[in-house]
Parts: sequence; C-alpha cells; structure tokens
Amino acid sequence: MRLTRAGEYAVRCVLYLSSCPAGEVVSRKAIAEVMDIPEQFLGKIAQQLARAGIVEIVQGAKGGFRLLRSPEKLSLLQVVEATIGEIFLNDCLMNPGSCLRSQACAVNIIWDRARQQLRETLGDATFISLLKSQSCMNSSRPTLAKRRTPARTTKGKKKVSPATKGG
Amino acid sequence: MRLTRAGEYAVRCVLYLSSCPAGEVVSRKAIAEVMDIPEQFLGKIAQQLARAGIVEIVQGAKGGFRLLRSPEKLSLLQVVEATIGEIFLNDCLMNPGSCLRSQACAVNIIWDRARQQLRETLGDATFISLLKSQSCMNSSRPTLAKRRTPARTTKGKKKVSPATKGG
DNA sequence: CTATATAGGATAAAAATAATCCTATTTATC
DNA sequence: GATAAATAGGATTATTTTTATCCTATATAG
Repeated sequence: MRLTRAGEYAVRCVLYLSSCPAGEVVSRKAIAEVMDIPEQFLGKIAQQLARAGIVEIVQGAKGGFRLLRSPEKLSLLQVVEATIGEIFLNDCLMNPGSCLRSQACAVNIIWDRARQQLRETLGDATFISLLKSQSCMNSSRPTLAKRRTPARTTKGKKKVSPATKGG
Repeated sequence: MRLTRAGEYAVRCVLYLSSCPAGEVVSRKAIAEVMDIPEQFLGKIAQQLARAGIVEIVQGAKGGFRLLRSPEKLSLLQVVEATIGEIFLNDCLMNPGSCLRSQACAVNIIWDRARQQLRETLGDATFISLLKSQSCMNSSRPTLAKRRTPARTTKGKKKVSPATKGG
C-alpha cells in the first residue's frame, strides 16, 4: 500500500530537474548524488519518465536528463504513474475480467472512490507548487532548490564530497 | 500501491460474518469455501482480526469465528488496517526518523493529505452499508448475503459442491 | 475418549521490488 | 577520425514482501 522506492526516486529526480533552469540538461550522476538515488537505478527510472514524455534523455558526453514539461503543468500523479503505472488500490478494479465481484460491488465502489480522491490529490499537486513551499530537498540539502545547477561553471566532473552530504 | 490479498480476504471474511446472525460461530472451512479464501491462510488472517478485537476465535469441535463487532460500527478501514497494519502511502510518513525529508516537506504533505482522505473514505464505509447495497458476494454467489448461515440445520459438514460455485 | 476444529511456529514458494553488471551506442571535443 | 564521457538497455542478481502450506499441539462437543 505504499509508493515504491522507484516512485519516490522519480519524484526526487523531477523535483531536482524542476529546480534547474528550464531546458537544461543535468547529468544522471549529479542527480543521483544530490538526490541520493542509485545511479543505475535512476537510469531505468528515467527511461520510464522519457517514455511518458516527461523528460528527454540526452546521450553522449555532457549528456543527462532534460525536463520536457513545465513544472507548472506537471503533477505528482503524472510522475508517479509514469513510474509505477496507473494507480489502483485494489485488484478487482485492475482486472475486472478476472474477478466476478467487480461490477456494482459495494466494496469496490468504496475503493474506487478512494482511488479517485487519491489521484485527484496527486494530480492537483504541481511541481512548481512543491518547489515553492518547503520541499524534501530543502531540509536535507542546503538551499539546493534555489541553486541554479551546480555544474554550470565546472568543466570537469565535480564530485560531491561525502563530507558535505551529511549537511 | 494495492491492497494485499490478505486484506481482501479479511474483508471478504468479515463481509460474510456480517451477513450471518449476530454472535453466530461460523466455521473457518465454510467461510473459506464460500468466500474463496485458502483455509489455512484464513486462519492466519483471523488471528489478526482477533487481536484487533474484531472477531473471536472459537476452538474445538463446532469451532470457528464469531464477529464481535456490530456491522453498523465496523468499517472497512478497521478490518483492512487490522490485517495489513496502519495505512501509509509513502515511507517518509512511516519512518520520520529515517528520513531527513519528513518535516514540512511539501511532497509529504500531499501524501499525508491523500492518506487522510483514503482513511476517511474507508473509515466511513461500514459493513452494514456494504451489505445493504450489492456486495462482492452477490454477483458471484447466489443471494448469499441474504441467507442466514447455511450450516444452521445441517449437523454434519456440508461441503459446498464445486458445481454450484461457478454461479 | 474420540472426533472435530483451530492455534501457531516453521518453512517454503512465488512474486514484486531494488538494484547492479556489462557491453553497446551516442555525442562533444580535440 | 580518435578519444573520452555519458547514457541505453538486456541480463542477472539480491532482497523483501506476500502468499501460502505443513505439522504438531491444543481446545471443545458429545
């Protein structure tokens, strides 16, 4: 009944991209380090975000991910569902054919109502609104959301030192 | 992000007990057969329902389960949470200590709102209301919810024949 | 006392989740 | 074009969660 870690990582990733200048390519490594996501795993997650048209993956040197959607119009729901699939809360809804109990079933009507509320709540939460208020990043990383991509002036790779990670 | 099968089974079990005369002991086997629940697994689930004070387990010959709570005051939420634990939708809420991102985090505020709505919706759904409207059982089992415990007049065990199961 | 039933610990099987490895391919830069 | 920097993506592995099932013990009705 919980958001998977992949879903959480996806949100973190997009949250970070949303805090960077629009259209900027941010390296996978940087996102992984700053947002505390296993880098290879982030690669997989980004593929799903790319399939959903949320990010663009730029290969090659200086490659990375670019946010394609404006944070004003991108919701938590879109990012989460791009990653874990459409949200359902129970199985009868998921596979109506597999279960004789699906139609006009009072229990499923409740679950369906709950599902709709959940999706509406997540759908109303845009990334711009998440950034405006305190976001996950702020409490653990110093003023991260306000920085404009740390790798801007650095040509070579700038490894985030473990010392500063603790915050 | 879905209700586990154990949770679904628990709901089915209580739904069935709710359809029986108050205080009646219904055998595990009967519940398992009619509601299509693996019998041993139902045993485990019943233990959790018993710990939560929702059912009483009666051992020995003519044993089984008895619903302790009135279906008017018993909610889907209570049964589900007795089985799968308190509902959380993400992990920061679950283990605030383990995650620096928990406090005043916009993302978690959204998840928390969604969680509250979900719990409220499930909490408002009483078993009596589920029985009054079409319930899961009705579409797959003939008028089950209206019957008053089939094992009433039968002394020996009455095995539900596979032929009638198909509906 | 015997048959009927559930308890509950241990264990197993299956599925989902989380991650990692490694080769291939793409791209910027020299 | 060569080279280095990056990601792609299939295959694989590890871990955790879920879903059971086995089996001995124990309780109860008659």
